[in-house]
Amino acid sequence: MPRIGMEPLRRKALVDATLRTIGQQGSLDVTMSEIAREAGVSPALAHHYFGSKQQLLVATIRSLLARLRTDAVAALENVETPRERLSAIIRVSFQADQFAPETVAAWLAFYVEAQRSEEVRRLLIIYARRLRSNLLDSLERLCPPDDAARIAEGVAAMIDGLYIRQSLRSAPIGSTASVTLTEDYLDLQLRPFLRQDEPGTLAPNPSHRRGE
Amino acid sequence: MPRIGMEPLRRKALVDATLRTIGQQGSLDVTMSEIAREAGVSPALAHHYFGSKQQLLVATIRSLLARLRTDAVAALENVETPRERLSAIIRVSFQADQFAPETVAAWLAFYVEAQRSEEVRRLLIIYARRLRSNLLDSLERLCPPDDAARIAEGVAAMIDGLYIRQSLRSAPIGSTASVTLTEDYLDLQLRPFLRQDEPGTLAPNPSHRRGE
DNA sequence: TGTTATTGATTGATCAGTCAATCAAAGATA
DNA sequence: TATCTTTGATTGACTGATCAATCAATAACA
Repeated sequence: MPRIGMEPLRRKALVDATLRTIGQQGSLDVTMSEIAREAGVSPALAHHYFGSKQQLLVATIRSLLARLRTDAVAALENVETPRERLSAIIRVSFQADQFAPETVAAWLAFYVEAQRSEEVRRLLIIYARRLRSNLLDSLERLCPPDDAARIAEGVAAMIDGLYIRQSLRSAPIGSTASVTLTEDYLDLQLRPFLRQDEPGTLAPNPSHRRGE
Repeated sequence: MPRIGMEPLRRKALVDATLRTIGQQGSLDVTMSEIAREAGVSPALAHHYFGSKQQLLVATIRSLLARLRTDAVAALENVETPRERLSAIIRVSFQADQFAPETVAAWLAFYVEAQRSEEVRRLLIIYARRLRSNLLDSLERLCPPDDAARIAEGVAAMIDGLYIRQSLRSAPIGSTASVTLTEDYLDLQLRPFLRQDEPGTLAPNPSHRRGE
Protein backbone atom coordinates (compact mmCIF):
# COMPACT_ATOMS: atom_id res chain seq x y z
CA MET A 1 0.00 0.00 0.00
CA PRO A 2 2.47 2.66 1.02
CA ARG A 3 3.13 4.91 -1.93
CA ILE A 4 5.38 7.90 -1.59
CA GLY A 5 4.00 11.41 -1.73
CA MET A 6 1.13 10.57 0.58
CA GLU A 7 1.70 13.44 2.98
CA PRO A 8 -0.41 16.13 1.27
CA LEU A 9 -3.18 13.64 0.61
CA ARG A 10 -3.23 12.42 4.20
CA ARG A 11 -3.09 15.91 5.62
CA LYS A 12 -6.08 16.93 3.56
CA ALA A 13 -7.97 13.74 4.37
CA LEU A 14 -7.36 14.25 8.08
CA VAL A 15 -8.37 17.91 8.04
CA ASP A 16 -11.54 17.10 6.14
CA ALA A 17 -12.28 14.22 8.49
CA THR A 18 -11.79 16.51 11.47
CA LEU A 19 -14.27 19.00 10.10
CA ARG A 20 -16.78 16.27 9.36
CA THR A 21 -16.38 14.65 12.76
CA ILE A 22 -16.70 17.92 14.63
CA GLY A 23 -19.69 18.87 12.51
CA GLN A 24 -21.47 15.60 13.16
CA GLN A 25 -20.69 15.56 16.85
CA GLY A 26 -21.28 19.30 17.18
CA SER A 27 -18.39 19.75 19.54
CA LEU A 28 -14.64 19.75 19.76
CA ASP A 29 -14.80 16.76 22.08
CA VAL A 30 -13.79 14.37 19.38
CA THR A 31 -11.00 11.87 19.81
CA MET A 32 -8.07 11.38 17.53
CA SER A 33 -9.33 7.84 17.04
CA GLU A 34 -12.67 9.03 15.70
CA ILE A 35 -11.01 11.46 13.35
CA ALA A 36 -8.52 8.89 12.15
CA ARG A 37 -11.25 6.32 11.63
CA GLU A 38 -13.23 8.85 9.60
CA ALA A 39 -10.13 9.49 7.51
CA GLY A 40 -9.45 5.77 7.14
CA VAL A 41 -6.06 5.76 8.85
CA SER A 42 -4.67 4.89 12.25
CA PRO A 43 -4.61 7.40 15.13
CA ALA A 44 -0.84 7.15 15.16
CA LEU A 45 -0.68 8.52 11.64
CA ALA A 46 -2.64 11.59 12.59
CA HIS A 47 -0.08 12.28 15.28
CA HIS A 48 2.70 11.58 12.84
CA TYR A 49 1.56 14.29 10.46
CA PHE A 50 0.20 16.89 12.85
CA GLY A 51 2.17 16.40 16.03
CA SER A 52 -0.76 17.06 18.31
CA LYS A 53 -4.51 17.27 18.36
CA GLN A 54 -4.37 21.01 18.86
CA GLN A 55 -2.35 21.47 15.69
CA LEU A 56 -4.81 19.36 13.75
CA LEU A 57 -7.63 21.54 15.04
CA VAL A 58 -5.80 24.69 14.04
CA ALA A 59 -5.17 23.29 10.57
CA THR A 60 -8.88 22.55 10.32
CA ILE A 61 -9.84 26.11 11.20
CA ARG A 62 -7.39 27.41 8.65
CA SER A 63 -9.08 25.25 6.07
CA LEU A 64 -12.51 26.64 7.01
CA LEU A 65 -11.15 30.16 6.69
CA ALA A 66 -9.53 29.35 3.39
CA ARG A 67 -12.78 27.99 2.01
CA LEU A 68 -14.61 31.10 3.11
CA ARG A 69 -11.98 33.29 1.52
CA THR A 70 -12.13 31.38 -1.75
CA ASP A 71 -15.90 31.68 -1.85
CA ALA A 72 -15.70 35.38 -1.08
CA VAL A 73 -13.10 36.10 -3.74
CA ALA A 74 -15.13 34.20 -6.31
CA ALA A 75 -18.31 36.02 -5.35
CA LEU A 76 -16.69 39.44 -5.51
CA GLU A 77 -14.94 39.20 -8.84
CA ASN A 78 -16.72 40.98 -11.65
CA VAL A 79 -18.96 42.73 -9.16
CA GLU A 80 -18.41 46.44 -9.49
CA THR A 81 -20.89 48.66 -7.68
CA PRO A 82 -20.54 49.00 -3.90
CA ARG A 83 -24.14 48.01 -3.30
CA GLU A 84 -23.77 44.87 -5.36
CA ARG A 85 -20.58 43.99 -3.55
CA LEU A 86 -22.43 44.22 -0.24
CA SER A 87 -25.05 41.85 -1.55
CA ALA A 88 -22.36 39.45 -2.68
CA ILE A 89 -20.75 39.46 0.77
CA ILE A 90 -24.07 38.70 2.40
CA ARG A 91 -24.87 36.00 -0.11
CA VAL A 92 -21.57 34.23 0.50
CA SER A 93 -22.14 34.15 4.25
CA PHE A 94 -25.36 32.23 3.81
CA GLN A 95 -24.29 30.17 0.84
CA ALA A 96 -25.31 26.52 1.11
CA ASP A 97 -21.99 24.99 2.13
CA GLN A 98 -21.29 27.70 4.70
CA PHE A 99 -24.75 27.43 6.17
CA ALA A 100 -24.83 23.63 6.40
CA PRO A 101 -25.57 22.42 9.94
CA GLU A 102 -22.18 20.71 10.28
CA THR A 103 -20.33 23.84 9.22
CA VAL A 104 -22.32 26.01 11.57
CA ALA A 105 -21.71 23.58 14.42
CA ALA A 106 -18.00 23.60 13.67
CA TRP A 107 -17.81 27.39 13.66
CA LEU A 108 -19.62 27.51 16.96
CA ALA A 109 -17.29 24.97 18.51
CA PHE A 110 -14.31 26.99 17.36
CA TYR A 111 -15.71 30.13 18.96
CA VAL A 112 -15.69 28.29 22.25
CA GLU A 113 -12.16 27.05 21.69
CA ALA A 114 -11.14 30.66 21.08
CA GLN A 115 -11.81 31.29 24.77
CA ARG A 116 -8.96 28.95 25.63
CA SER A 117 -6.52 29.05 22.77
CA GLU A 118 -4.90 32.29 21.79
CA GLU A 119 -4.06 30.86 18.38
CA VAL A 120 -7.65 29.91 17.60
CA ARG A 121 -8.81 33.27 18.84
CA ARG A 122 -6.36 34.99 16.49
CA LEU A 123 -7.68 33.02 13.55
CA LEU A 124 -11.29 33.86 14.29
CA ILE A 125 -10.40 37.51 14.68
CA ILE A 126 -8.96 37.36 11.19
CA TYR A 127 -12.34 36.23 9.93
CA ALA A 128 -14.14 38.97 11.83
CA ARG A 129 -11.76 41.60 10.52
CA ARG A 130 -12.02 40.42 6.96
CA LEU A 131 -15.80 40.54 7.05
CA ARG A 132 -15.65 43.96 8.63
CA SER A 133 -13.23 45.44 6.17
CA ASN A 134 -15.03 43.97 3.19
CA LEU A 135 -18.21 45.61 4.40
CA LEU A 136 -16.48 48.88 5.23
CA ASP A 137 -14.82 49.19 1.83
CA SER A 138 -18.15 49.20 0.07
CA LEU A 139 -20.09 51.12 2.69
CA GLU A 140 -17.66 54.02 2.71
CA ARG A 141 -18.45 54.58 -0.93
CA LEU A 142 -22.10 54.93 -0.04
CA CYS A 143 -22.16 56.97 3.15
CA PRO A 144 -19.98 58.90 5.61
CA PRO A 145 -17.33 56.93 7.52
CA ASP A 146 -19.09 57.11 10.87
CA ASP A 147 -22.26 55.67 9.44
CA ALA A 148 -20.29 53.10 7.46
CA ALA A 149 -18.68 51.83 10.64
CA ARG A 150 -22.00 51.65 12.43
CA ILE A 151 -23.75 49.86 9.59
CA ALA A 152 -20.88 47.41 9.12
CA GLU A 153 -21.12 46.52 12.79
CA GLY A 154 -24.83 45.97 12.49
CA VAL A 155 -24.63 43.83 9.39
CA ALA A 156 -21.83 41.72 10.85
CA ALA A 157 -23.79 41.22 14.07
CA MET A 158 -26.88 40.21 12.14
CA ILE A 159 -24.96 37.68 10.05
CA ASP A 160 -23.34 36.12 13.11
CA GLY A 161 -26.64 36.18 14.96
CA LEU A 162 -28.50 34.38 12.20
CA TYR A 163 -25.68 31.87 12.22
CA ILE A 164 -25.87 31.07 15.89
CA ARG A 165 -29.64 30.86 15.80
CA GLN A 166 -29.28 28.39 12.96
CA SER A 167 -27.24 26.18 15.27
CA LEU A 168 -30.16 25.68 17.62
CA ARG A 169 -32.40 24.48 14.81
CA SER A 170 -35.58 25.65 16.50
CA ALA A 171 -37.72 27.50 14.01
CA PRO A 172 -34.74 27.50 11.64
CA ILE A 173 -34.57 30.41 9.28
CA GLY A 174 -33.64 29.36 5.79
CA SER A 175 -30.73 30.65 3.82
CA THR A 176 -32.84 32.88 1.56
CA ALA A 177 -34.81 34.31 4.48
CA SER A 178 -31.53 35.12 6.23
CA VAL A 179 -30.27 36.92 3.15
CA THR A 180 -33.54 38.85 2.90
CA LEU A 181 -33.43 39.91 6.52
CA THR A 182 -29.88 41.17 6.23
CA GLU A 183 -30.55 42.92 2.92
CA ASP A 184 -33.56 44.68 4.37
CA TYR A 185 -31.47 45.95 7.23
CA LEU A 186 -28.92 47.26 4.78
CA ASP A 187 -31.56 48.89 2.57
CA LEU A 188 -33.11 50.65 5.50
CA GLN A 189 -29.80 51.88 6.83
CA LEU A 190 -28.67 53.12 3.45
CA ARG A 191 -31.93 54.75 2.42
CA PRO A 192 -31.14 58.15 3.98
CA PHE A 193 -28.03 58.31 1.82
CA LEU A 194 -29.68 57.39 -1.46
CA ARG A 195 -29.87 60.06 -4.10
CA GLN A 196 -33.44 61.30 -3.90
CA ASP A 197 -34.00 61.20 -7.67
CA GLU A 198 -33.88 57.41 -7.69
CA PRO A 199 -37.22 55.67 -7.90
CA GLY A 200 -38.74 53.62 -5.14
CA THR A 201 -36.79 55.38 -2.46
CA LEU A 202 -39.79 56.16 -0.35
CA ALA A 203 -41.70 52.92 -0.73
CA PRO A 204 -43.13 52.14 2.72
CA ASN A 205 -41.45 48.78 3.16
CA PRO A 206 -38.86 46.81 1.26
CA SER A 207 -39.38 43.54 3.03
CA HIS A 208 -41.22 41.53 0.44
CA ARG A 209 -39.25 42.22 -2.65
CA ARG A 210 -37.37 38.96 -2.52
CA GLY A 211 -38.84 35.51 -2.18
CA GLU A 212 -38.95 33.94 1.26
CA MET B 1 -18.77 20.98 60.58
CA PRO B 2 -21.80 19.14 59.31
CA ARG B 3 -24.92 21.11 60.12
CA ILE B 4 -28.31 19.88 58.98
CA GLY B 5 -30.27 21.67 56.29
CA MET B 6 -27.19 22.15 54.16
CA GLU B 7 -28.69 20.77 50.95
CA PRO B 8 -30.14 23.98 49.46
CA LEU B 9 -27.05 25.94 50.43
CA ARG B 10 -24.70 23.41 48.86
CA ARG B 11 -26.77 23.11 45.71
CA LYS B 12 -26.70 26.84 45.19
CA ALA B 13 -23.00 27.07 45.99
CA LEU B 14 -22.23 24.31 43.49
CA VAL B 15 -24.37 25.79 40.73
CA ASP B 16 -22.79 29.20 41.21
CA ALA B 17 -19.35 27.66 41.29
CA THR B 18 -20.10 25.80 38.06
CA LEU B 19 -21.10 29.00 36.33
CA ARG B 20 -18.03 30.79 37.59
CA THR B 21 -15.70 27.98 36.59
CA ILE B 22 -17.19 27.65 33.12
CA GLY B 23 -17.09 31.40 32.70
CA GLN B 24 -13.44 31.65 33.69
CA GLN B 25 -12.37 28.66 31.66
CA GLY B 26 -14.62 29.63 28.77
CA SER B 27 -15.63 26.06 28.10
CA LEU B 28 -17.62 23.16 29.46
CA ASP B 29 -14.40 21.19 29.81
CA VAL B 30 -14.29 21.74 33.52
CA THR B 31 -13.78 18.94 36.00
CA MET B 32 -15.96 18.16 38.95
CA SER B 33 -12.86 18.72 41.07
CA GLU B 34 -12.44 22.27 39.84
CA ILE B 35 -16.08 23.04 40.44
CA ALA B 36 -16.03 21.48 43.88
CA ARG B 37 -12.84 23.34 44.81
CA GLU B 38 -14.42 26.60 43.66
CA ALA B 39 -17.42 25.80 45.87
CA GLY B 40 -15.20 24.80 48.77
CA VAL B 41 -16.38 21.21 49.03
CA SER B 42 -15.14 17.81 47.93
CA PRO B 43 -15.89 16.41 44.48
CA ALA B 44 -17.76 13.56 46.11
CA LEU B 45 -20.26 15.98 47.58
CA ALA B 46 -21.07 17.40 44.18
CA HIS B 47 -21.94 13.91 43.02
CA HIS B 48 -23.90 13.32 46.16
CA TYR B 49 -26.24 16.23 45.49
CA PHE B 50 -26.42 16.19 41.71
CA GLY B 51 -25.86 12.57 40.78
CA SER B 52 -23.83 13.35 37.70
CA LYS B 53 -21.88 16.08 36.04
CA GLN B 54 -24.52 16.41 33.32
CA GLN B 55 -27.24 17.09 35.87
CA LEU B 56 -25.11 19.74 37.52
CA LEU B 57 -24.65 21.39 34.14
CA VAL B 58 -28.36 21.32 33.47
CA ALA B 59 -29.08 22.84 36.86
CA THR B 60 -26.59 25.56 36.03
CA ILE B 61 -28.31 26.42 32.77
CA ARG B 62 -31.63 26.53 34.55
CA SER B 63 -30.14 29.02 36.95
CA LEU B 64 -28.90 31.19 34.06
CA LEU B 65 -32.35 31.10 32.52
CA ALA B 66 -33.96 31.91 35.83
CA ARG B 67 -31.72 34.91 36.31
CA LEU B 68 -32.56 36.15 32.85
CA ARG B 69 -36.23 35.70 33.51
CA THR B 70 -36.05 37.54 36.81
CA ASP B 71 -34.24 40.42 35.16
CA ALA B 72 -36.78 40.51 32.35
CA VAL B 73 -39.78 40.47 34.65
CA ALA B 74 -38.29 43.25 36.72
CA ALA B 75 -37.51 45.33 33.66
CA LEU B 76 -40.98 44.91 32.21
CA GLU B 77 -43.10 45.72 35.21
CA ASN B 78 -44.53 49.23 35.18
CA VAL B 79 -43.63 49.59 31.52
CA GLU B 80 -46.77 50.11 29.53
CA THR B 81 -46.35 51.21 25.94
CA PRO B 82 -45.27 48.59 23.41
CA ARG B 83 -42.33 50.64 22.22
CA GLU B 84 -41.04 51.09 25.74
CA ARG B 85 -41.43 47.39 26.41
CA LEU B 86 -39.27 46.66 23.38
CA SER B 87 -36.60 48.98 24.72
CA ALA B 88 -36.77 47.27 28.09
CA ILE B 89 -36.28 43.85 26.49
CA ILE B 90 -33.24 45.08 24.60
CA ARG B 91 -31.83 46.76 27.66
CA VAL B 92 -32.10 43.60 29.73
CA SER B 93 -30.24 41.57 27.12
CA PHE B 94 -27.22 43.81 27.36
CA GLN B 95 -27.48 44.57 31.05
CA ALA B 96 -24.13 44.43 32.83
CA ASP B 97 -24.42 41.03 34.50
CA GLN B 98 -25.77 39.39 31.34
CA PHE B 99 -23.06 40.94 29.20
CA ALA B 100 -20.14 40.10 31.48
CA PRO B 101 -17.45 38.07 29.70
CA GLU B 102 -17.93 35.03 31.94
CA THR B 103 -21.66 35.00 31.35
CA VAL B 104 -21.22 35.35 27.61
CA ALA B 105 -18.65 32.56 27.61
CA ALA B 106 -21.00 30.33 29.56
CA TRP B 107 -23.91 30.94 27.18
CA LEU B 108 -21.68 30.17 24.26
CA ALA B 109 -20.48 26.94 25.83
CA PHE B 110 -24.07 25.90 26.44
CA TYR B 111 -24.96 26.53 22.82
CA VAL B 112 -22.31 24.00 21.88
CA GLU B 113 -23.55 21.52 24.45
CA ALA B 114 -27.01 21.87 22.91
CA GLN B 115 -25.63 20.10 19.85
CA ARG B 116 -25.13 17.00 21.95
CA SER B 117 -27.68 17.07 24.70
CA GLU B 118 -31.33 17.16 23.87
CA GLU B 119 -32.11 18.46 27.34
CA VAL B 120 -29.76 21.42 27.04
CA ARG B 121 -31.09 22.12 23.59
CA ARG B 122 -34.64 22.20 24.94
CA LEU B 123 -33.65 24.68 27.61
CA LEU B 124 -31.99 27.02 25.15
CA ILE B 125 -34.99 26.83 22.87
CA ILE B 126 -37.06 28.00 25.79
CA TYR B 127 -34.88 31.09 26.02
CA ALA B 128 -35.14 31.70 22.27
CA ARG B 129 -38.91 31.33 22.36
CA ARG B 130 -39.31 33.59 25.33
CA LEU B 131 -37.29 36.34 23.70
CA ARG B 132 -39.25 35.88 20.49
CA SER B 133 -42.65 35.99 22.08
CA ASN B 134 -41.77 38.95 24.27
CA LEU B 135 -40.75 40.83 21.16
CA LEU B 136 -43.77 39.67 19.19
CA ASP B 137 -46.26 40.71 21.85
CA SER B 138 -45.14 44.29 21.65
CA LEU B 139 -44.43 44.40 17.94
CA GLU B 140 -47.88 43.17 17.00
CA ARG B 141 -49.30 46.21 18.69
CA LEU B 142 -47.23 48.41 16.43
CA CYS B 143 -47.43 46.78 13.02
CA PRO B 144 -49.07 43.97 11.03
CA PRO B 145 -48.31 40.38 12.14
CA ASP B 146 -46.13 39.55 9.12
CA ASP B 147 -43.91 42.51 9.74
CA ALA B 148 -43.91 41.85 13.47
CA ALA B 149 -42.57 38.35 12.88
CA ARG B 150 -39.90 39.59 10.51
CA ILE B 151 -38.78 42.38 12.82
CA ALA B 152 -38.74 40.10 15.85
CA GLU B 153 -36.48 37.71 13.97
CA GLY B 154 -34.16 40.54 13.03
CA VAL B 155 -33.94 41.99 16.52
CA ALA B 156 -33.34 38.56 18.05
CA ALA B 157 -30.62 37.82 15.51
CA MET B 158 -28.95 41.13 16.20
CA ILE B 159 -28.99 40.59 19.94
CA ASP B 160 -27.51 37.11 19.63
CA GLY B 161 -24.99 38.33 17.07
CA LEU B 162 -23.76 41.15 19.29
CA TYR B 163 -23.45 38.58 22.04
CA ILE B 164 -21.32 36.15 20.12
CA ARG B 165 -19.12 38.92 18.79
CA GLN B 166 -18.61 40.02 22.36
CA SER B 167 -17.18 36.60 23.12
CA LEU B 168 -14.26 37.14 20.75
CA ARG B 169 -13.27 40.39 22.48
CA SER B 170 -11.74 41.85 19.37
CA ALA B 171 -12.92 45.40 18.91
CA PRO B 172 -15.50 44.74 21.62
CA ILE B 173 -18.69 46.72 21.32
CA GLY B 174 -19.79 48.08 24.62
CA SER B 175 -23.13 47.49 26.26
CA THR B 176 -24.49 50.93 25.41
CA ALA B 177 -23.29 50.76 21.81
CA SER B 178 -25.00 47.38 21.46
CA VAL B 179 -28.25 48.80 22.79
CA THR B 180 -27.96 51.74 20.41
CA LEU B 181 -27.36 49.54 17.41
CA THR B 182 -30.36 47.38 18.20
CA GLU B 183 -32.59 50.34 18.94
CA ASP B 184 -31.66 51.97 15.65
CA TYR B 185 -32.60 48.83 13.81
CA LEU B 186 -35.92 48.79 15.57
CA ASP B 187 -36.57 52.47 14.89
CA LEU B 188 -35.84 52.07 11.22
CA GLN B 189 -38.03 49.01 10.89
CA LEU B 190 -40.90 50.62 12.72
CA ARG B 191 -40.71 53.99 11.02
CA PRO B 192 -43.04 53.05 8.14
CA PHE B 193 -45.70 52.19 10.68
CA LEU B 194 -45.43 55.32 12.76
CA ARG B 195 -48.37 57.67 12.68
CA GLN B 196 -47.31 60.44 10.33
CA ASP B 197 -48.44 63.26 12.65
CA GLU B 198 -45.70 62.45 15.14
CA PRO B 199 -42.68 64.74 15.07
CA GLY B 200 -39.22 63.67 13.98
CA THR B 201 -40.49 60.86 11.85
CA LEU B 202 -38.60 61.84 8.77
CA ALA B 203 -35.32 62.92 10.35
CA PRO B 204 -32.58 61.65 8.06
CA ASN B 205 -30.83 59.48 10.60
CA PRO B 206 -31.55 58.35 14.13
CA SER B 207 -28.14 56.95 14.90
CA HIS B 208 -26.70 59.59 17.15
CA ARG B 209 -29.51 60.21 19.53
CA ARG B 210 -28.04 58.11 22.30
CA GLY B 211 -24.53 58.33 23.64
CA GLU B 212 -21.97 55.86 22.30
C1' DT C 1 -30.17 5.22 67.50
C1' DG C 2 -31.03 6.74 63.05
C1' DT C 3 -30.39 10.42 59.79
C1' DT C 4 -27.85 13.83 57.24
C1' DA C 5 -23.43 15.70 55.81
C1' DT C 6 -18.98 14.96 54.29
C1' DT C 7 -14.76 13.09 52.66
C1' DG C 8 -10.52 10.12 51.30
C1' DA C 9 -9.47 6.49 48.77
C1' DT C 10 -10.31 3.80 44.94
C1' DT C 11 -11.94 2.07 40.51
C1' DG C 12 -12.65 1.75 35.71
C1' DA C 13 -12.68 3.95 31.53
C1' DT C 14 -10.98 7.02 28.21
C1' DC C 15 -7.45 9.33 25.57
C1' DA C 16 -3.45 11.84 23.83
C1' DG C 17 0.82 10.88 22.73
C1' DT C 18 5.05 7.61 22.07
C1' DC C 19 7.75 4.01 20.13
C1' DA C 20 9.61 0.23 18.00
C1' DA C 21 8.74 -2.50 14.23
C1' DT C 22 7.01 -3.52 9.47
C1' DC C 23 6.21 -2.70 4.73
C1' DA C 24 6.86 -0.90 0.19
C1' DA C 25 8.99 1.82 -3.02
C1' DA C 26 13.14 4.32 -5.08
C1' DG C 27 17.65 4.62 -5.93
C1' DA C 28 22.47 2.84 -5.83
C1' DT C 29 25.89 -0.63 -6.79
C1' DA C 30 27.98 -4.18 -9.20
C1' DT D 1 19.47 -8.04 -13.81
C1' DA D 2 19.96 -9.13 -8.96
C1' DT D 3 20.95 -7.30 -4.47
C1' DC D 4 21.65 -3.79 -0.97
C1' DT D 5 20.43 0.62 1.22
C1' DT D 6 17.78 4.28 2.38
C1' DT D 7 13.65 6.61 3.22
C1' DG D 8 8.77 7.53 3.70
C1' DA D 9 4.36 5.44 5.22
C1' DT D 10 1.96 3.03 8.51
C1' DT D 11 0.49 0.60 12.44
C1' DG D 12 -0.22 -2.16 16.99
C1' DA D 13 0.83 -2.03 21.41
C1' DC D 14 1.86 0.55 25.21
C1' DT D 15 2.12 4.45 28.80
C1' DG D 16 0.86 8.00 31.74
C1' DA D 17 -2.43 11.08 32.95
C1' DT D 18 -6.98 12.52 33.76
C1' DC D 19 -11.55 12.17 35.42
C1' DA D 20 -16.34 10.75 36.50
C1' DA D 21 -18.30 7.99 39.56
C1' DT D 22 -18.53 4.84 43.71
C1' DC D 23 -18.18 3.48 48.39
C1' DA D 24 -17.05 2.70 52.89
C1' DA D 25 -16.04 5.28 56.83
C1' DT D 26 -16.50 9.27 59.96
C1' DA D 27 -18.62 13.07 62.24
C1' DA D 28 -22.37 15.90 63.77
C1' DC D 29 -26.87 16.39 64.70
C1' DA D 30 -31.97 14.88 66.30
